[in-house]
Amino acid sequence: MKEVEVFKALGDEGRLKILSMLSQHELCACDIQDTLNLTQPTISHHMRILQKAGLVEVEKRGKWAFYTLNKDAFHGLQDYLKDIISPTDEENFPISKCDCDGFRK
Amino acid sequence: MKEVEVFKALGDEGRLKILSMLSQHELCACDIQDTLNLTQPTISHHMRILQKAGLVEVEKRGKWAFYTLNKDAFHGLQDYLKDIISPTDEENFPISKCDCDGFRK
DNA sequence: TTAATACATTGACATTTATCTATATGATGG
DNA sequence: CCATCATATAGATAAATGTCAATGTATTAA
Repeated sequence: MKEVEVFKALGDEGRLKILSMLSQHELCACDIQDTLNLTQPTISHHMRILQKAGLVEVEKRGKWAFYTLNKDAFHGLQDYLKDIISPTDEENFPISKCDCDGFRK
Repeated sequence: MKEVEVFKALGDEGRLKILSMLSQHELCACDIQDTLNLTQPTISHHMRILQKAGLVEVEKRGKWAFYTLNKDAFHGLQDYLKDIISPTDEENFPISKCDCDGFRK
């Protein structure tokens, strides 16, 4: 999982709304289009970005494309966030070019 | 917390690296500049975006600006992600304009 | 086979964003 | 005060992004 791609995919109001809708149950593209006020190509574009980020999966049945959340991707994201806020060791404390060290907490 | 702003702030490789550095301990801007290969104004720009998103906080001491993670913001994000992958009820099941209902799982 | 439906792709366009150089601000030390 | 250092701001520019209209593709229905 390329985290920065995932966060970019999450950085759009429409896509967040799509994910929130998918939170409930799978949906086809036309369901999404009805709710968001966007054209069909725009929805298609957003779904593609969400897929490439790994956040949703698609399954074609008949002429429809049904989208579902990929919950594993969300769990991966949660782990990533957890790592950021869980400090590890202090080994690689940076050496400053500037002489601010005495002012650190 | 405006989630879409937070995700936009996270959607940049450099800013993710900054957050990972801040994961260890507070840093002044020059520490960050030494590690990332970006000019000082660019670092300043990124720090501003991270602040506006609520992900980092700044404290000026002397002529330095010391940045720290705002862990609450990360916890809020984790909750947001958790809500997406924790389905609630099925009350608002969408009525499709298209007749794909029989094909849903 | 033909028409209609669902979705994808293409190409254009306006907006946003990341980056830089140049300059300003503000604190510190002589 | 004046020079220096750390950071912020302004302005310019190239690249990325969100959107739409037009068109293509594949599946279903008549």
